[in-house]
Amino acid sequence: MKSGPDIAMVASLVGDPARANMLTALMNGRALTASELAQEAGITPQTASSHLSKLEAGGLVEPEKQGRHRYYRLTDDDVAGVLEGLAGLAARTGHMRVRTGPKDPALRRARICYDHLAGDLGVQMLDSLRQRQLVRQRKQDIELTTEGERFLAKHLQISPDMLSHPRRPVCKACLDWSERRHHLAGTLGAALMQRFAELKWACRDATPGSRVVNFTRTGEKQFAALFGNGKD
Amino acid sequence: MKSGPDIAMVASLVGDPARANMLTALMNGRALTASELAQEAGITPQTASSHLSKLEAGGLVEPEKQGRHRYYRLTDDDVAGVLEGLAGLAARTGHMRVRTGPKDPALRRARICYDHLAGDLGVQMLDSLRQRQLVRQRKQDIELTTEGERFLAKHLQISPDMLSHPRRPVCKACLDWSERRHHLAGTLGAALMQRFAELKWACRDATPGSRVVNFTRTGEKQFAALFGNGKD
DNA sequence: ACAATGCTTCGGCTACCATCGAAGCATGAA
DNA sequence: TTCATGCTTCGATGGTAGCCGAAGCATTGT
Repeated sequence: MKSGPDIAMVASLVGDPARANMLTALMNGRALTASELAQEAGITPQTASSHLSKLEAGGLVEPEKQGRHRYYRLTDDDVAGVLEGLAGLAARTGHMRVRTGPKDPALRRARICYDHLAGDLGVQMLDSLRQRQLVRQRKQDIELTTEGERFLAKHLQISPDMLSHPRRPVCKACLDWSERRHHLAGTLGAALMQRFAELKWACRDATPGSRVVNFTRTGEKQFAALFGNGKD
Repeated sequence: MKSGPDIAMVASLVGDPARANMLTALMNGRALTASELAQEAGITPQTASSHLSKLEAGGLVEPEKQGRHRYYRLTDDDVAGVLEGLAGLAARTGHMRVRTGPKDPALRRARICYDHLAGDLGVQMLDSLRQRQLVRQRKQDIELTTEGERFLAKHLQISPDMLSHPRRPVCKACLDWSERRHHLAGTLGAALMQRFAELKWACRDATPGSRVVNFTRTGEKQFAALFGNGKD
């Protein structure tokens, strides 16, 4: 009869409310952990896990393992485009979506991720390093270039021997929680954050449990001078 | 929490295999009857009816009543676009579709629809009449213009009084089975077909039960001269 | 008038699948 | 090592929706 490019199969994936909520939560191109997606969909983690497996098998999402977390993102913008189209059709006979409000702005701006800088400024820093060829990134792997080593020694007094560690890479791409793009982890990420603190450019927030990193006025300027993208 | 433009709702409509088969069958922009769609999907008419109601409620298809038939078409090309996109996503992890073979070519070319001409030539004729302003069509309603009346009288010896009937319109748009576009029905459609037979341009096929209309060599030329679109 | 065709509605059956509890791995922290 | 966290797998349950038989309208044809 007819075999078909199983349009029904992929459509049924989106057709489940829980999965649809997950997918729309991923529509901004960022990545979310399995737990976060479960919360978005209002289901338990084990149910979400089942759904995510199916979405992955259907090629709609791609996982990225990060420590004990598992981040999921849409496979590419083709998927986003189809979802956008479906939303357009749905909007004809339904109502519009209302997004939840933003979280703590300071936390999104700059915070500690384990021992390195995360948030808007963290992502910005890695962007700057990449753009100026101070690091070379191939997929998940990042390595420091010789120009990068010179740059660190000259401006931040960080020497390569300070960065060596038995079981930890110097550079590592870490998926940013708020920006959902990579920032710099590894011993270099930790060393940079430590240096920022030593230079009184920034320090962790006083309130216990907080992950916020407060930059000083001069610290912000110095940081922008080294890693600015021109917008700050 | 989140209301959403129920993307899941419309996706679940496409997500059912039976409905997906119907929708893909409608992808060429033509219209199909409920029974035909049922056969396409391999389900009974009553099941198809249920599916078509849902698709209509979801705004994916639109019905057009035609006698005791009910033709369905995709609402617009936005719907087709989304289906196309879904097919694209599905093609990544699936196999391609194989279409069923064509039917009797003569039947598609020219046939009787009740008492008027249908098929490729029938659609072509209405196209020609519309294009030359001999009829005016607004949605389903068609009316003969004064130029049209002159044209009929001059070339085919059809006068307006031959076309009046107590309970039947002069012109009517009739959805074509093979072309899935409108051809001309009504008393004018019947009168034209009758005239074609009288002029020995065409006659119904001899085999009983056949709806094929055979055009003579000269008849085809005359017809093309009056209603040709330049391609024949 | 009656019959035939096309489609819909109704009722019940069945199968699938989303959901969650509990247990099992894996990773990271102490 | 031991504990905690994040996620997955397993098993069982329940609700939902597709499906068809039978009957009911609507339209057309005789």
